[in-house]
Amino acid sequence: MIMTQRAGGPRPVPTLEMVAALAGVSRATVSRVVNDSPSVDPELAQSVRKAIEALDYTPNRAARSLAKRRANSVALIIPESTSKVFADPFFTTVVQGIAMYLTDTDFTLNMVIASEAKPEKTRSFLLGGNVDGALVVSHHSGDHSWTHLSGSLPMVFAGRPLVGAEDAYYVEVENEAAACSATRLLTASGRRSIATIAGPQDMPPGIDRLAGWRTAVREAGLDDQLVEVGDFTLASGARAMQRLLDRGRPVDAVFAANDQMAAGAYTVIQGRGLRIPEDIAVVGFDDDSFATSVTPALTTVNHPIVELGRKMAETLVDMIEGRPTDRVTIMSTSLVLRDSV
Amino acid sequence: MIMTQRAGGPRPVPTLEMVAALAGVSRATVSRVVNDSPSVDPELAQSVRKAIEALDYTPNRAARSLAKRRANSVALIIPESTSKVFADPFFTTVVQGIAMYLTDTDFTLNMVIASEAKPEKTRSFLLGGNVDGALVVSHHSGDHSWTHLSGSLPMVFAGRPLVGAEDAYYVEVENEAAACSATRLLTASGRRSIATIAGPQDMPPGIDRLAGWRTAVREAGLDDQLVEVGDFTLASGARAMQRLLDRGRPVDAVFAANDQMAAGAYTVIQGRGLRIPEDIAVVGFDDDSFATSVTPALTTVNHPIVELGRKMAETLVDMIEGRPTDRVTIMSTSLVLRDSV
DNA sequence: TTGTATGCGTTATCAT
DNA sequence: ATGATAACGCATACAA
Repeated sequence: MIMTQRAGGPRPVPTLEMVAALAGVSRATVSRVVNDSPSVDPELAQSVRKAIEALDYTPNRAARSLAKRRANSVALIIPESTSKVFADPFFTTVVQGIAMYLTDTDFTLNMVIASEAKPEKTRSFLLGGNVDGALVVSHHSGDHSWTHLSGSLPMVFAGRPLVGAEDAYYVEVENEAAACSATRLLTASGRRSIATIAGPQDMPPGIDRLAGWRTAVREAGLDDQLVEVGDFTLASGARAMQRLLDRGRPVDAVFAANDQMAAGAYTVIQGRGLRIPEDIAVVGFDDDSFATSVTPALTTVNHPIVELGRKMAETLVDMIEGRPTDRVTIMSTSLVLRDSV
Repeated sequence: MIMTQRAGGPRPVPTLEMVAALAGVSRATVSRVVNDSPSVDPELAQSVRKAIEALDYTPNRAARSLAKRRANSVALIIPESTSKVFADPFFTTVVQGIAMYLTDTDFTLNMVIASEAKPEKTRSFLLGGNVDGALVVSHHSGDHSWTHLSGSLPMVFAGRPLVGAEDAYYVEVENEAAACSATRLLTASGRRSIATIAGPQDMPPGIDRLAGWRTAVREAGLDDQLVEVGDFTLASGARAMQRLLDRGRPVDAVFAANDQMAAGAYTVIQGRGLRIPEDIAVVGFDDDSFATSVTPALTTVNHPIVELGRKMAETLVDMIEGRPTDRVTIMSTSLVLRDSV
């Protein structure tokens, strides 16, 4: 019987020192090869690489961080109300983009869920040199209580922060313009009573999308008072739609500030025996999974969320590396026409 | 004007040494306090704690890891087909549970997306002492190519792995029993042509849920050939439903192996002018966001996914800490009755 | 109970 | 171009 695996427990993790010994060079040289320093003899470098390969050596992150005074990791700050946030396709998609970008760097992604009860814990973790930067995704949560750390730690936000936007780094979607275009779809098709289910008015996306809707209905000379606000959840969208319908005034179209609320609106519209789009046209915003899981499929605003996440990570890494980078980047959107209008 | 903040750039990160100096003790003592060692004078401990507070000291993770030869972090392995995985509410919810549990420990969550192109990279990262354990969530992806590392690194799987289940640690949902109960809902209400949209037959959830359905239809003396398989995506559910309807045989009920596929089925059922549940009753599995975003709301199987994630993390931490822990945990489910049956 | 000294695996500074 | 050697911040035998 041939033993293909050494007995005696798991093989010890190879160290730089072992590589040095095998290659017959000093640790310094191995280190140089690992960090591909230019000043190392090509031949020597080769033999070192061979030794690395042979031992399946991987640098110890902790030791490296300690020596370089650099964590090589970035934090993903998640507001405590996690249950909401994880149910939000926007959030998960941004994270996907972030994760994908970071995979190609040697930064590690640290998820830290920020307890609102003891913010100092999070604070000192972030400032304690455990991460080199932080990403904040709170699009639909409004939690921007971390903006003040921007001065002490590289930080990038998903969406313009409500306060401190003057010097914060962020990447954002062109909410207002897109909302306006989406609403124009409705005005252009002859709808005359165009309502909106707005997002919370203390969050930039909520504010901006409402503004976009208002611009469009006004320029069409229509009533701009048909607004009810929700909180971006499906249930709140349903309630808002109810209130809209209960006003007793005709409504023949509705622009929802996100797809989840649009889906909520669907349930009450169809629940009352009204047809989409014949009786009421509806358009959403985000083009997330809700848009296609609903019948009829929802016409909505698509924005490249994965790209947004990717860009956030890229910006952060650039900041950390000291490379120049844009403080704010605006992602453009597109209308995706389906069957709800 | 009172200066509340020192000028001269960011305050240097406080070290254990500085705390020791301020408290007038040795670094060893501070270290003991930090790791709350029992053998330290309560009074002294207090003054040390005061110093820690005053300096806002946080232990440097890298240094600590290096000294303890422990990363204090666990990896969350994500299959490369990330786009699919992030769109899967099951995945994100499990992650939520994991994150929530870890927040209360001092383990950090490392998201590593496993490139299938160069698995050695992931392998040596995992085995290189950079993490103390790994969590793999591939419920709907079937990627269990990491089972073989179980011997070298504490690992916990979400869902029974297809291979190596004999010694793998995992936490799983009682898929078969739940699928059976769900289907009985249909047989009990008098449906006679009960189809199923099954999941992939190379994934345990796909296999087990189909088995559960089969048990129920057989015990009711019904045809057990009305099965089409999908891949857990909405689109595949729609296609499967189409095939089912195109068989030319009447179908008055369908059990979908997950809610997304059920939602897909909705689109074609309603697209053909059939009513749910009058013409066709449908029941899903998972009770995710799709279940309530659809009209009529979907009757489905609820399982505590957050808890599943939490349990995974707990199991892994126990393994790492050397505490005894159950190798396999089965989470129980419940039926949630809504309007689709 | 407390302090001293050494090691953890790398990088960086300095000679050579 | 390469090799000693000293940090990096903390934990831990061991000594006191």
